[in-house]
Amino acid sequence: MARNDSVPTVRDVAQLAGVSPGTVSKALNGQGKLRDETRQRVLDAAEKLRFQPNHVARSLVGGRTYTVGMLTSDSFGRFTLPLMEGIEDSLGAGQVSTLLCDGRGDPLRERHYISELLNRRVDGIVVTGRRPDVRRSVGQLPIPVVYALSRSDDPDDLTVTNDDEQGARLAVEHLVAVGRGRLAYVSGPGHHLSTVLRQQGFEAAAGAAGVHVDGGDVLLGSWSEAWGRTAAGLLMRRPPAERVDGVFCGSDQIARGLTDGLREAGMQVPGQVSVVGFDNWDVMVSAARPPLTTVDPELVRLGQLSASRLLTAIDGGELGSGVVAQPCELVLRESSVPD
Amino acid sequence: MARNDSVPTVRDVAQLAGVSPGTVSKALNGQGKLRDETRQRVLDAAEKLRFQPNHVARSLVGGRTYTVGMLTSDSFGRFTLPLMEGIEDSLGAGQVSTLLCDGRGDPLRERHYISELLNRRVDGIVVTGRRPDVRRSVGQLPIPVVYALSRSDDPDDLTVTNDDEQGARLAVEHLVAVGRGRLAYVSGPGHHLSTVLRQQGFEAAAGAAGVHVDGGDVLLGSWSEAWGRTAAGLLMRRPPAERVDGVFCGSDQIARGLTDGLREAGMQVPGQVSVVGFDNWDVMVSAARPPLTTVDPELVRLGQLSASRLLTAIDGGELGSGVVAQPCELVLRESSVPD
DNA sequence: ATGAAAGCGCTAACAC
DNA sequence: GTGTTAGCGCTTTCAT
Repeated sequence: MARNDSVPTVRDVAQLAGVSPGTVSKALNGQGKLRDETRQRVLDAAEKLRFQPNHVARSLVGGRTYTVGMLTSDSFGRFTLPLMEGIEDSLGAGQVSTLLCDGRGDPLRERHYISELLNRRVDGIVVTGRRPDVRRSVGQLPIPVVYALSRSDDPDDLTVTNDDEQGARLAVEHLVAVGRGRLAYVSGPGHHLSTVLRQQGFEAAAGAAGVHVDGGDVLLGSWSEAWGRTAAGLLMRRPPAERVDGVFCGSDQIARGLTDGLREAGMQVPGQVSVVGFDNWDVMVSAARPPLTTVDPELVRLGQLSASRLLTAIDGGELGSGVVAQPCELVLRESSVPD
Repeated sequence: MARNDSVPTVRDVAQLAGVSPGTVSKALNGQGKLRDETRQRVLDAAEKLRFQPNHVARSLVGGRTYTVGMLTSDSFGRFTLPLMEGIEDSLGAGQVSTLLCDGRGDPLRERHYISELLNRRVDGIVVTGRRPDVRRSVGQLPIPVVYALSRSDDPDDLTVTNDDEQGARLAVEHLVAVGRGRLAYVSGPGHHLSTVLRQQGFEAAAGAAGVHVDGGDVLLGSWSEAWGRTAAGLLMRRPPAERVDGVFCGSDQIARGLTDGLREAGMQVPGQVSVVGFDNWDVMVSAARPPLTTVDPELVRLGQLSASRLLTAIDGGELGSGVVAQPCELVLRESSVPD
């Protein structure tokens, strides 16, 4: 049996259709003026040979690779995943593929990847980190770059992230709406930007609602369940008159730990205390007892938005700069609403 | 100020060094015979212009893109992440990049991606799923394909996965070693391959150790914490004479739920009951009280191995076929060892 | 030891 | 309308 291992090229199609390579290109790309009959003949030939245009050659002549690089500053984490999903959403629709680079937080490694991405002539780059915190800019590049979730320290760069401050306000407004009047904020390390922003939102919304909070109502620790349990103990140790009836937590892990701690201390959630988390991380949110009301930073949407901004810039549009903060959404479950 | 926006090419370097483009190529790639002095001159010129060879052009002439595709059958999940890390490990070292495709479990979408990857002339493909279960083969392709974690249903394909059966034996042998003699296996849905394989390992190791187990000692449900808590209730409901003193769980989530359930029922872990999980998922393992002893499927290593097998095949080596099952490792923590 | 020329597979400009 | 030509940026013979 005759073999024809090699992948067919335009010339093979041209030969089979009895036309020139240039004509094949036009027919396949719908360019120029072709007789319908000719175009059909080419299409048939291409079909018959299962011809698929070589993307590499196309990139070389076109100067565009229809590829974007994705650089994670930290290893792919729980936050990066939904982001990636959103990015793929936006890019996939435009036939753009994603080249993956895991910088692992090592600046040297990162620079290496950036240069590799440039050599590969990607059309643009999305830089993501695992937390909505500030990271070093990768600098001025000949292609557009957008930072997703974690912010660039260069105000000339464009960052797309979630609005932590607004998310916190959402939580507090909800707590107030369900009748809570003595609130606490239990969150992660004080040097994390998201901890600070959420605290600002917490305080602003509490003030606006006429709810008194003071320094003692803000408990900062780590992002762990263990800290949530510890914080529950601290809150319960207070004299009854000062006990809180609503807690906004900086993460679902903290909220879960806190909920466990409260329950084990004999407090009822949400009967006596309402708890609201942050992240809408299904694993935590649904395993908690009761399931957690939480603030959803909408990371998939964030990914979609950042990729679509990038695409606009690649197509010659304006990239913009500064921080674009997308609103969060409150997801209601049982931990916050007293019967 | 004179502008020179355009990225430098070999010709720019050649001109600056006063040689021909061909010579530049040789100098930069260490090919052919060049005078040291000439080579140095070229290197200097390249350095000065910050010349970086165009990867696309190189791919076109070389016929290799130094790119592999990664197709996840399901959205990127907790299992895919460490896998990706391992794959990046192996590929990054060989200057190979990863093109990401999320098939989202949709066969049509998957086929589209496969064809896209072929158009882009990737050198090979890694197919991953989120569970060590069986998935449909993507079929015969002109480039090597390796399945990581989830298995191909075609025995001619190569699958690299973890040895669930051996992992389960490890757990049981440990339970026996710490003096447990009445064991149960609490796991996920019975139609999952990993549930079945781990059960086989459980029964085999129990039999080998002379530990009696019967059908009542195998409790299958879902992969959730809630099921773990339920199972704890079921086990504690038994008459004291039939109570177990060691439980091997099919996942860390189940193990955590079970541990919580036992503790809340007044049983001491590991004092009265030893618990061993599966996955070594840090979030579960370290938040559990006490921290969980668990079987680690070593997914990063799995990723490394699958990528390195792929690279071998790309370089003309034999790909192999069938299922390669990597051993798991037992990670000791407090949930299993009585004081 | 180096330069000239051809070509990877495709598209775009210009002939006819 | 369609064919011809040139060229994207690089590597690789093949002369010299």
